[in-house]
Amino acid sequence: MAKSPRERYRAQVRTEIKERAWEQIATAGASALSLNAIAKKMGLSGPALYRYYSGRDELITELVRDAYRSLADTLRTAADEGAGLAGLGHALRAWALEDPQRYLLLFGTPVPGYHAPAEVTGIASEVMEVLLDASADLTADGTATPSTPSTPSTPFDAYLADHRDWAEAHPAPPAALRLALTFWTRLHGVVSLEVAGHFATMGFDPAELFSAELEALLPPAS
Amino acid sequence: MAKSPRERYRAQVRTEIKERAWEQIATAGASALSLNAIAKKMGLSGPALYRYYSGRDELITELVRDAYRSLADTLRTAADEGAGLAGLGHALRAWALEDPQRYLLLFGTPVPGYHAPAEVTGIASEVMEVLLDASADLTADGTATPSTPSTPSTPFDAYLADHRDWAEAHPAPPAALRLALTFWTRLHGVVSLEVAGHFATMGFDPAELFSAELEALLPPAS
DNA sequence: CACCGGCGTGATAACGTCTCACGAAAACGT
DNA sequence: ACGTTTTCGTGAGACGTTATCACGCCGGTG
Repeated sequence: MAKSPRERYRAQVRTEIKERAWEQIATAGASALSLNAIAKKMGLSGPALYRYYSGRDELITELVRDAYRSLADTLRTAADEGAGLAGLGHALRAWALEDPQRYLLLFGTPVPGYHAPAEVTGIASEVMEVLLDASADLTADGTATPSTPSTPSTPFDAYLADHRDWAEAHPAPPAALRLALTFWTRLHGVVSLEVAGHFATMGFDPAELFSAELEALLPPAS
Repeated sequence: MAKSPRERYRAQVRTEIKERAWEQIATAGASALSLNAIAKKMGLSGPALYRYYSGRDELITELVRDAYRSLADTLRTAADEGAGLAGLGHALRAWALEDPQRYLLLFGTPVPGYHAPAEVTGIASEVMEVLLDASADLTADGTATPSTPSTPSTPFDAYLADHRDWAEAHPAPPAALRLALTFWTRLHGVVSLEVAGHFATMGFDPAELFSAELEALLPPAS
């Protein structure tokens, strides 16, 4: 397991490059990422970075991978600490606001020339798995009986039961599939508009809107 | 009213520049917009464009303004033709899918160096006005009485009644404010993820999800 | 200790925005 | 109808980006 000093150094430089890249993304946005500027801030000159990353796309891919992993870990930790779907919602928003550009890198406008490799879908599905777990818990416990499910059954539930590639082999009932999906899209609707600054001049607190949407999403608490 | 030939020519060139810009945005995305490429396709050389637009930012501002106007006109026309809030929803999605990059230019990740001037908020509020009109119609007609509103009243409704800068002087009840706002955020959640391609490998039709969200948003039809 | 492979550099190419000085052409006033 | 003046388009250049190349150097490896 003991790596050669060469590899240790290489890995260290790669992580420092990523750190600088995150700083730059946090301030200027993902598509303004400049390998040259990173090199200059690290005290070396442009082409040196190409020893560590074959190009801008490979760096972005690794950043996307790390971001998905960070999100998955955040949600997984929250879930392990007993947070329900509501807790996951707030953890998601906190994670997004912690570094808005990181959120936009994953769920915002795709970076112009860049296309994500199939590799990242694996980690992305891990995020969905946490959501499905929490959704299944919510639809299964409490008042959930076949006759009075905690969330009303809709035609779209039936449709999803037949189009659940994204849920893979997860043992979640159709209502849980729909809940996880709408959890994602509705919260993304609020969070993405918030981090893009579209609520800035509207005169209300985005946190209030987010909480309202989250509560509307969940079955009645009592 | 008759403009000088100089101004006529100038206006014509400006619109042709915008047309080329839209073509370029539709294919490569907003942040990949290149004045040089536009000039080359128009048969003239780089710096000539600076006679018509002071820079990339001014061109983007005009594109944003036109896009907002196009969306406002589309929704306004749909509303005038008798479409309710559901019709506006489908009109919104159709408008977004017609040119995904145009939608992302307005509601997606902000363009790196660019900051929208206060001018465009006027047209943006026109979009919101159409939404508020349709929402007010829906919350006011039919079964809407003070005791049994068609949409249940929530604490967030009360909060919005006190934070309605964005609604200006529109005579919409709190429930309509909330309806218009959630209409926007929820549909944006679905549409933005769809145009960004996040549903591509998930195995279901985004149109189904969109319709389901739209129906969940509206009061029971019958 | 000698070797050689990884590492950093400068030069180069291609493309981007944007400024400037210059020449040509068109519209304007007389 | 003719000069004047404003506008337009061009080429050159400064400065930025990504990315590739040949070269020298230093350090881990045998």
